[in-house]
Amino acid sequence: MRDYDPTFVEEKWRRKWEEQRLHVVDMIHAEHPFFNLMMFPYPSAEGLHVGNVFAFVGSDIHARFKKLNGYDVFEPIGFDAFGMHAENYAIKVGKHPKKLVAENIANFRENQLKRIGVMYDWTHEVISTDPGYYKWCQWIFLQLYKGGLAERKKAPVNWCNSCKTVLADEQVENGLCERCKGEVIKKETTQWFFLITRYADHLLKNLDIIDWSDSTKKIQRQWIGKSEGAEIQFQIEGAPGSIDVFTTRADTIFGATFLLISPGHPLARNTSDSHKREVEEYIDRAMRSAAVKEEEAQREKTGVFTGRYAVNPVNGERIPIWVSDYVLMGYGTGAIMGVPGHDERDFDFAKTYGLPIIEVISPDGGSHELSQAYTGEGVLINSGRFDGMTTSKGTKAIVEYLVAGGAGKASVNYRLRDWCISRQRYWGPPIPIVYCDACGIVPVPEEELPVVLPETDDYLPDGTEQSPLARIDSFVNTNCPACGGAARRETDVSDNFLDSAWYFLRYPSAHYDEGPFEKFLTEKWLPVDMYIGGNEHAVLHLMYTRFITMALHDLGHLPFEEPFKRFRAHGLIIKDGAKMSKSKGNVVIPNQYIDQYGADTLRMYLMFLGPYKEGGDFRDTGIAGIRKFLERVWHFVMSSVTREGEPSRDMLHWLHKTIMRVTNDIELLDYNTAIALYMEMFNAMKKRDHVHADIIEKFLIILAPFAPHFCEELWEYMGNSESIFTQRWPGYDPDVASEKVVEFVVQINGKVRDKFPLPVDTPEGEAKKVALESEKVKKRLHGEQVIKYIFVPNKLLNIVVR
RNA sequence: GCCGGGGUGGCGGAAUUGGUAGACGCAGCGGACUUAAAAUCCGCUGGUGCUCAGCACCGUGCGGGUUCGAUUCCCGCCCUCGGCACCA
Repeated sequence: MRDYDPTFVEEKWRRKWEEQRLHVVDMIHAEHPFFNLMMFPYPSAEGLHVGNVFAFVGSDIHARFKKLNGYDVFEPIGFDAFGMHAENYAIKVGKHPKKLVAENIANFRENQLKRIGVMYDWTHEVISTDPGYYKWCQWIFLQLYKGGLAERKKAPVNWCNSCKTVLADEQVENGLCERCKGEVIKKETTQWFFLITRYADHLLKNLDIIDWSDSTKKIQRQWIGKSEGAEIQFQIEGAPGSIDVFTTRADTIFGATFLLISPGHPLARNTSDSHKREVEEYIDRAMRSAAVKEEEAQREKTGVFTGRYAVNPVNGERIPIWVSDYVLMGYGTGAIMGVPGHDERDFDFAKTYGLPIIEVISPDGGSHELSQAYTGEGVLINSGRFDGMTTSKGTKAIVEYLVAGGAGKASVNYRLRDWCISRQRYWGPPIPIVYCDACGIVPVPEEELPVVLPETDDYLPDGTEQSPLARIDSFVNTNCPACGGAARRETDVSDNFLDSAWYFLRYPSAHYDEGPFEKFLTEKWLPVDMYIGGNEHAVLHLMYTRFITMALHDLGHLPFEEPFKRFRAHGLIIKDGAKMSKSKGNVVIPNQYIDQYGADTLRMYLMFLGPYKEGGDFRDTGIAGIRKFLERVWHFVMSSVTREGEPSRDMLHWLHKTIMRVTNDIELLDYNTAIALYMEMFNAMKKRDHVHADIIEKFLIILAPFAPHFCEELWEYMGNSESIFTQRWPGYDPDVASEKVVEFVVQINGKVRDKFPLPVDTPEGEAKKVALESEKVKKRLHGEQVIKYIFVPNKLLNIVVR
């Protein structure tokens, strides 16, 4: 009998699969297309770590399961190779990113991905740095530009001092750069934006109908941050015009004792002469200060009086107008009414500057001394004709009153900001725009795409707010596509997240060069049937990709508006208390485990570590246990299979029970419990001298998604010539799968006192009779008075005494 | 601070329309095989106590509650992970 040699087995089947093109789908004729997608990796220098393998294998198991269920599964892969992660590393090691990326991709593909038993269709590989790919990133930019969804505008943006570029809001975490963890400050500059805010409501509404992990949807909802309220006009006293404020608490308007405007507000410099200097100074200081960081969020409120007053539209009260930097220009109208009695921030501000505090919402209808802001609900007081109304009723009534008087309107605001896509870096697709003195902003004509990223060794960012491309005259200087005169190219490249916002659209059409995606293939294979990835991309990639898909739909390029029918977030692999990642320096490379135990063992071990959707701590104690399990199965198949007679009823029961449960678990991605079920069934088989081949073969089929090479080998050993993945997932008979005997429990006052086997569906009278004959029960019941019996069919009888 | 997820043996984790807590595995202990060891196989394995082939009590973060019965439901806390964080 030969021993299990994973290296031999895995190499053999990898070769066979490639020769037979088992993982290449007929994209045109497939009858049951199923697009099984995994987030494509960034090819780092360190290579894939076991956290990545955990994610990829979980997706691959699902794909293989679907294939066995009769689907034509398309499981592509590619590389997200542009962007600052690649470039920053290239700079660090002093190697050109182009060279580095090519090396890393080769390592990922040949030494790692091809060894973990994933059924990728390598004929549809997509690499984002390929001009044949990023050409279409530029095309998408042009479509959005033409559709009015890309705009060059001046705005306060996030600037990473270390990466020397601007960043999108989504790429700033706690005031730090998502990539390098360096400090991010606010800068007022002109950049290209994608107007994702136009889709805020649409993105939010569709969350109700898409089949995604709840956790992901919650994060997106919160990020979009819809808040419903009103815009209210306050006239400026003694001057024309008014200041609009946004509030969700119109019910508190009688408590407004001041008006605050952001330093960036157009009216911030509208001051009385005597206050001009002070206000100017304050604004200058505020504009120069760093972006709000965590520890600064709670900082002292500061502000300056403009010398001017506004008039409260509900009662004609004259209230001072102040400028303060805690009012954000980017949210609402950039101005608020200060209601210190019922807003904590306004309360702090009022305390600092000695402004009056009026209670207008009372929890009980009475009046109180306010030692802090009361932000809860209550009854309106000190609010004229609105007194006595509840918070919600008062809000409605006051807004109606203001609307009728032409001083307000209902309004909705979103937390979501437009997506800044300009990057002052080298390693990305150049933004396809030309600036002409005569014609202004001119898009590069589609037939001139791609605007090729020029080769240069001079690619270091210099912090001038200009991309390194600005230093390459031959790139910058061009002719205006409109008038033919001398013109200059846009030198910024686009955000890496634009590359990844549509890559899945390219997979089916990887070889198509008439457009980004071919119509027939797109309609046949998209949207993606199952997408699996990490939740860390909930507001980055997963938000951007929904936006791009919606925009392309509305611009007439796609027949659907949501990219992924289902999305499931996998858990994270933790090591030494932190997420496994290159930046944390705690990566574990899978290759050593593949060498020592084999890919099938590693696959199963990672899936057995903990729930796929939750992840868990990586440690390698126990990986040998999985290897032993496979070896036991191996030896059992080699020694104990019989083709004589019929499968035993007992084994059929085990098989059907296992198929039933495992099918359910895999559909839910509960891989850890599925593996436990295989082990249980095998433990039952192992107790026999022989098990019928029909049982073993089906066992191998259902195990195959987890240990594909291993199951192929044994399948072949049993005399089958076709790949096990050409088989069909076995069905089960619920009657055969169901238990015939249950362990019945007798409780007294809820405590287990005895248990014994009973045929399933034993009626209450029968069960009670058996229970009362039990010596243990008799002993307990001696001298007690039984009050009642509680019978739960097939479970228990609880005898309640005294 | 606000919003979510979670807290179960020595360890990873099972089990929740309220019904046998600890499946499966790791580690550990005992035994078989062996000159011996490794490997393999078999058995035991939540804690405490006792008159120890057995029996009793305790036990799912903490404190209460509802119930015949609570890991599961309710109230009040603690810890932890993730999201947001001057968003009006």
